[in-house]
Amino acid sequence: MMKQIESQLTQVLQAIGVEKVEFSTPPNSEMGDIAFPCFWLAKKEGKSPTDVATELAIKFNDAFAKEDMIQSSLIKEVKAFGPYVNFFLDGAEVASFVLNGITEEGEQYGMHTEGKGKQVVIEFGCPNPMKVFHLGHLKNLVTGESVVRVFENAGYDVKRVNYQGDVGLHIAKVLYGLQTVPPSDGIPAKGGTDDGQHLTMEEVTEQVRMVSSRILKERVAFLGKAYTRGANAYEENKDAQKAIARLNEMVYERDSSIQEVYTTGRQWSLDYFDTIYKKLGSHFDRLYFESETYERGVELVEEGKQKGIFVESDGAVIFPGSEYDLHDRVFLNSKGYPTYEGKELALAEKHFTDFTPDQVIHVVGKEQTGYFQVVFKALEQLLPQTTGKEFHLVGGYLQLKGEQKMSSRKGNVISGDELLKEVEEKIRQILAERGEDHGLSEETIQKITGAALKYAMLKADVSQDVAFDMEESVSTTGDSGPYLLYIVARILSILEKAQNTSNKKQAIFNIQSSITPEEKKLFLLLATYPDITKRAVREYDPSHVAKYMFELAQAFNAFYAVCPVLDAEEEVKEFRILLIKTVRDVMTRGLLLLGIETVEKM
RNA sequence: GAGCCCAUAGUUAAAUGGAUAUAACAGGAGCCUUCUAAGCUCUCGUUCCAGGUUCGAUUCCUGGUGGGCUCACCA
Repeated sequence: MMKQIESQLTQVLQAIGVEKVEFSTPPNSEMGDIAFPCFWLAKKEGKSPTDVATELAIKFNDAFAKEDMIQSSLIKEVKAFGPYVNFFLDGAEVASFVLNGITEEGEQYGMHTEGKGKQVVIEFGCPNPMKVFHLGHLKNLVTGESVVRVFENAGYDVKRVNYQGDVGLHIAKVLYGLQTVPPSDGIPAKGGTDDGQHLTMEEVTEQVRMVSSRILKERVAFLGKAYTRGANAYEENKDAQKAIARLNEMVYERDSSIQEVYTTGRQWSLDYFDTIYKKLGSHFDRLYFESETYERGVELVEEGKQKGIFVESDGAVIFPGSEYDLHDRVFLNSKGYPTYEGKELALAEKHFTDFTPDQVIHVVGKEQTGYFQVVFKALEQLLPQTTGKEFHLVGGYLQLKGEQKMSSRKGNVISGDELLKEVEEKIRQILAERGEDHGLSEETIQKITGAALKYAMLKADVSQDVAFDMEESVSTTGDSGPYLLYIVARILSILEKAQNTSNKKQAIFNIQSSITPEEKKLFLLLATYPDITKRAVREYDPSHVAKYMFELAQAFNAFYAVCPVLDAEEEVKEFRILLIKTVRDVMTRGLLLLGIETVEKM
């Protein structure tokens, strides 16, 4: 929409002889609505930008006075400000231009077609079964979900995939941990287990069966504690290390003695992840598991070795990344088992056989940047069809403020569902403090919780680390998700009342010139929405949408404070109702791109 | 040691190489017989250091300093 406005100005500028036209926005509305910087022109003509701007403004105003060439009724005034020529737009004209434009596009407003006919596979989430779903996974899930929606909004056919590590050392550590049960766990163990006693796998199986009757949360906690014990043992004593290595091999070999424990524990985890996905409104088209990639991974590395892509080194098979200005990485360990790298090859192959992606986007933390560079390079050699299509979207960390780094080994993680719970408690507390009974439904509280959490995680640049303060980051005031929902709730409340008081006469809009600055600001902002969604997809960064939502919300509140809707004269009232309906629509759609659902009341 | 990333009010974050660096939170002062005060208005306060490129640098380059991450058989 902004583009249409700017193209009018472009025509006008071209009419008075300016060739290259680019616009910017003045720092405040008192200086104009759209600015034309004269730096480029000044350089070309060898004059100072200030002089050029002054001359251009005069030239323009002359033409304007003569009423030739000037077609645009949008322009009210043109002034030079230092090196800029600033355009002041006519509020009423902008209002009708923007409203008509948005109405015409309807639901399509802010959507794009650049992705039409293109497919992208977006990989996100990626928790490890049998381990905690921690804050990092939560942020990744929320980010990935939003990236998916931003791409869908641009017309792409998006496939959501989730790759989960259900084999490997961490699983072996859990199994080992299950064999060492401290009495404090309160789990009824067979045979009077003492602290640190080692159970046989049969006994573990027995125990798992007993735990099966417990609620999901406890079953998952049971696994989580086992992981912590196993991981600590792995670091602390060599015997444990050996035992864990052996268990790891048993996992890869699908050893029958561990099968029941393995498949049961894995399923508990997946069920638990599902509850989180559901709660946050995410879903996946395809769940990939390492257990389905490792065999093919070995084959691919072997094939690559034949072709000279991979080489042997110290008994392991590596990709010599150092030949490409990267670093070497092990794809097959000396025992012949594939590493994460080796499995990734098979995963990539699956992506390209299961789907026909034009791009595969891996939403993963920045600590894996080096890893992906090497793997992508190896893939180029091995599976040339992936060349240029694999993309690592670097997600920033979610770091707890003022605390040590979390580690599931140390068991000091705050899990995703714990955080969700925390936010929910806070929202209930605020409701209680207000002492008003809004009769908010459970669904509404869940939506507000989601909004607080998601917005906090999405408002910073996607690759930016977010320092997470339990008290502050998921706030419900100011620059927060609930603030945004509040705007929509306010609008809906007005609209509801308007319906009651309306005389149901079909209004004909004859927009008067009495547009307030607050209204004009809203229209100009509404006009930029499509540019925002375009930028978000271009930069793989939903934060642009988040920031825009906040800006729009602030502009609405400014309007709300000084422009009554219901008490306005009939014509103004109808006009303002149309305006706030448009704000509601853009807010609702924009928030949906962030995975945030609006509420009717709060 | 090498490579990559980061450094902006007290805090958390903005700013296609452009105007007076923008918000939120925290602090201070106000605003609810008026469409939802989860709000609004006012106020205090910021570009790590040293060079360079440029008419112009928070942004680009070089060198420091301080953090984070990665660098062979974990994922």
